Amino acid sequence: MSTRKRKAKAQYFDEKKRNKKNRSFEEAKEPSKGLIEPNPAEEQKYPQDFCSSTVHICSWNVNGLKAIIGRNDLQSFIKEYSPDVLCLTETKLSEESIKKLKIRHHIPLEYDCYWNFSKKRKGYSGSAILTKVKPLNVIYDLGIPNHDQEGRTLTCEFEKFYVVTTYVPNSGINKLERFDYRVKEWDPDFQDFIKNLEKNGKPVVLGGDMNVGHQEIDVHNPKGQSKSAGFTPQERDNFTKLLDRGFIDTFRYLHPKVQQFTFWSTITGARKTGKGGRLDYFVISKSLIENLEKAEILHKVMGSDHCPISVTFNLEKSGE
Amino acid sequence: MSTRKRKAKAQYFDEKKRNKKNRSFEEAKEPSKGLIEPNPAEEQKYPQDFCSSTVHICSWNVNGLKAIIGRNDLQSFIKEYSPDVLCLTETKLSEESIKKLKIRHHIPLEYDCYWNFSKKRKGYSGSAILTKVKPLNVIYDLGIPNHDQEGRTLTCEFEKFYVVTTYVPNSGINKLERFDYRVKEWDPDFQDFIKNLEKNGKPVVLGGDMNVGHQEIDVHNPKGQSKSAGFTPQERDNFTKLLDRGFIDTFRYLHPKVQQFTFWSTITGARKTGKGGRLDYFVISKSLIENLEKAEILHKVMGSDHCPISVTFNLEKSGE
DNA sequence: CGTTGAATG
DNA sequence: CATTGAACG
Repeated sequence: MSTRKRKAKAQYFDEKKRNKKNRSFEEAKEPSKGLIEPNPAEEQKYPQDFCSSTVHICSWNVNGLKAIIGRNDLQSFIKEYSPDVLCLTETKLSEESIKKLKIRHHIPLEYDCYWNFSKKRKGYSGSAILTKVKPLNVIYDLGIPNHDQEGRTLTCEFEKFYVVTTYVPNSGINKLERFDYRVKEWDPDFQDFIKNLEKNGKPVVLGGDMNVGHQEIDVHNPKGQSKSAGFTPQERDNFTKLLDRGFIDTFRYLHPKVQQFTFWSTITGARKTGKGGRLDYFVISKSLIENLEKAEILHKVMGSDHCPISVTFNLEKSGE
Repeated sequence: MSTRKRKAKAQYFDEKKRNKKNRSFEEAKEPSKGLIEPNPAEEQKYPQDFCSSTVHICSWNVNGLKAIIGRNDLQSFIKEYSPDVLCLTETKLSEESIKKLKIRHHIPLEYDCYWNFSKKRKGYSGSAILTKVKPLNVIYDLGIPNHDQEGRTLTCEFEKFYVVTTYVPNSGINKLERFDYRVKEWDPDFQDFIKNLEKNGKPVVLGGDMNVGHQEIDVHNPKGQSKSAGFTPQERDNFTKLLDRGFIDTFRYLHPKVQQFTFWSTITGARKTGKGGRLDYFVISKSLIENLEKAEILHKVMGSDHCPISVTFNLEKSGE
């Protein structure tokens, strides 16, 4: 587009913006189109277990739930994919904004919703799980005070497995100021956490933003990025260690040679040029391999600097 | 508009916003349409005095120069009114943003520009004077350290008069936390400042946001607002004191019974309902009365929560 | 409600 | 470049 044209367009949009600044925020106060406001008086009923033998789980780093709801992108996604369980990371919701924006009104009633949020810095980090089946139990964070200030982890226990979502701390895009914390403290402790869950006799389905491109194929420029957050050897090694402790990277397991990314930097406008990284994963306990049917990267879904990922299980395939 | 319709519209605009977020900011980096980038090598020449005997001066609280330029509203105003001198208040420009946004590129080259800005809190308060005639001298602030941290005042000395612009401190819209400072310190010291200018033998043209509705006619609900910032008896008394010290409220002088406002709260959406206040004034030394031709409130000009005001002098009418 | 800058990614 | 909350009016 020519500069001239862009300028004319800019003026046009600015004209609009003047009449409608932050309408999305305003709209967000009433339920999204076609949705019914929950009635606090009557508690919503959710099934005790998944209706079908096929279970479909998605995970999406939404880069701010407020914005993605204001643009109707989350609603569209749910309508189109209707996952049984949806993990959300980087929701950037504070306890206040969850209430004030009435976030719950924009999510279909068939979902039972759990929110975790940063207790320290408001509007930072945060995670959520939306599920059609009422979990037997919900665990917030890791149970380690040092890691539990930013609402990064949320766990739902179901009949046959755990679903864990996590938003792994970024090492720091400028000076890697949080690199040591991430690599030496968070990663090992988080791995211990999911290993401990397994000890209860149920496999783990972990979906989230692991903030690392595991192998060379998962990064668009492995050499040039080796000192950038998410692409350092130490971070990548830690992911290998995770798999070595008995877990499977579902997408890589089913598609050993496919290069597909889940994140593209907005700073560099990388989604246009395709220069991204695979930072979001569904990682599962080895014992679930026989049930794994599908693992996808939904790279066409827009609305965030990450795209959603998806995994499908067939629970009947197990030997029981 | 129905809720349904508004919702559909919101979605449409959100779609646009996704493609073009902050384009105005982006555009602001290159000169506005039809304007030429100043060449730092060759200093711009400005006339030494006003070309015509008629001098037209405007003042506008722009509520953020960045935004009003991004929407092209300041450029449109200048194009339509082309004042000889334009006072701007609440520019909210920091020293960095003046450079980074290349603000100067969006103002016609025929204007010589002077910027004052808050040294304390960035992006707060601030004032500017744009003039077609090169001033003999420019005075920043009042020369009183306690008042000089927020870039509220700017003075240009011309051959026959001073032009002073000021953005009087708001008393605090919630708890009047700055009421005492405003009423007991700023107002008296500011009045002393312009009285001192007069001692140099030149009259003063003061244009700016005085942050007070002087008389009942200048406020839409005098009783209900008597405890609100800008409408307290003390603030209104101080304006009377200013006039008692030898100054004229130009608009009221020429239009004794016209109720016209210059400000409407965005919080209450008051511009639609007409519930505003006259907070912006051109106040002049008594000796200039014979030259005063016109004083207007340009209430149709949009782009800020204030509208511009205007005053016109005929310099030939004086006895010299 | 609308503007600004700060922090973060 | 895009998101969030804070301060202010």
